[in-house]
Amino acid sequence: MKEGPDIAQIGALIGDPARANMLAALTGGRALTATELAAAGGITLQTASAHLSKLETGGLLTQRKQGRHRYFTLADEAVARLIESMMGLAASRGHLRHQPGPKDPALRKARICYDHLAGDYGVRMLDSLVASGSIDAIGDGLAVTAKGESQLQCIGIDVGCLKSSRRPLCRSCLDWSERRAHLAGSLGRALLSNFMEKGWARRMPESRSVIFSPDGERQFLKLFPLES
Amino acid sequence: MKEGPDIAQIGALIGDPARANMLAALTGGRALTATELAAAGGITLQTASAHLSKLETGGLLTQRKQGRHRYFTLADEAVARLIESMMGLAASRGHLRHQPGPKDPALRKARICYDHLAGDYGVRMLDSLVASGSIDAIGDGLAVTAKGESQLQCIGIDVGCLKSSRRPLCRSCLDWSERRAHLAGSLGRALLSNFMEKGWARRMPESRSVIFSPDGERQFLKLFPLES
DNA sequence: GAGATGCTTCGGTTAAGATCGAAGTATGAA
DNA sequence: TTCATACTTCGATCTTAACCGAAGCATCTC
Repeated sequence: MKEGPDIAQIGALIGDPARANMLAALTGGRALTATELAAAGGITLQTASAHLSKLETGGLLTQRKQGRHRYFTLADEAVARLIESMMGLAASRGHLRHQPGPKDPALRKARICYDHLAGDYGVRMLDSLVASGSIDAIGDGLAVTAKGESQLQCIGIDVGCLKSSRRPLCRSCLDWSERRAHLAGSLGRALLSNFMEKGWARRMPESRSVIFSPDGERQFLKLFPLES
Repeated sequence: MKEGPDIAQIGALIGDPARANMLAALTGGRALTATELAAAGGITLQTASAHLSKLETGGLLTQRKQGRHRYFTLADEAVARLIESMMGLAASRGHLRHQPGPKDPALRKARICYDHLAGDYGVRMLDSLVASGSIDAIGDGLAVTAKGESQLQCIGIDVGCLKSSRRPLCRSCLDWSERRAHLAGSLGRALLSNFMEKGWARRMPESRSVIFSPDGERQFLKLFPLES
């Protein structure tokens, strides 16, 4: 019965709590140093170093030396998707790491998922884009319509330019807190960075939370209204 | 940094080689007894029993007593999808459990993926359905067209009936051997069982391989032609 | 150069858990 | 009732690997 690829290796890599915490931290999309990841994993630097080299040879991480720092990132979007989908499964089975604390509501409201917006606001944005006819949805598949392309142009996003990249434009990503889809892909990334450039939202340091300014929140809710 | 669901638990469950083998065996879709799973994992019955109860309390498996047998199945399709996507990632990182053996080509040609057809033939079938306009594809999303509905009726599949179930009709599932999508969901299941009822194909015991009869293969290839 | 910072390697300890033998429980067959 | 089969529980062993202290290497600052 030795058939197919070896999932145990990958499972074991994710299966250690310290490594899982480091991977979850990297799901925030930022490149982090070994020292930062050691803190995220709650372990000393030596131990983290060993873990990181395992994760790298396992193909889940890539590193990039910059001066005396060593920055780690998830190897690619496929890894990020796997982590997120495991979070979804874990949440649905009730494997929670923590009792809902004060930080939790902010995280459920809006957070970074690799490089795009997730949480209540992420789900709302996609719902609104679909309802307004800017994005076509068939099952899990998403595509920008001609109408959507021109509307996104108004916000300041050049869809034609995004299309030329190798990365998929739209992708649906399952939200572990909302258990519904939000928008990933290069468009998801472009939208979030657009909000941050405009000063509508900013990232919290040391966390995946995304905080909207009062005015930014107003604009966002107006731009992406909900059907009632 | 204690945010979100605990992926380490699930990772650790999959991370043990014996458990991973048992889960992979269950990806074949059949309900298996503890004894069969012990063989699949290459361990004794006592050890398997301990593993199985862990997998069950972890929410990855469900069991059903029948006489003095105890049948185990993957808890739901979400688990099956996670396993398959981990296989995809593992394959793309070169984590292979075995040197390509004689059984391998058959497995790459056609195999069971939970309850639908995967491998070269599975990918071909979806490609052909899309090319003929029976299925619309946007990104990863799939939907049966009106034309497709009537064509499937001719084969003997009642799409309207499938639609009424809670399970999604079409879903794309990433093939680890082909690295392209094949058709899952209730329609994927219905198609495979249709082929088996007609005697076109049958399952190999103890394996995920699907073997086509000479005539069945001819019919299948005619029904799902490739663009050239 | 001297010193500080970021990270890796080495060595030894320790804890977790995978494993199996043996014995116990439940179900079915004779 | 008696025996066989399917599985679980208990107890003990043993391997794996996570962990940290200490020392070493590389890079930057001064």
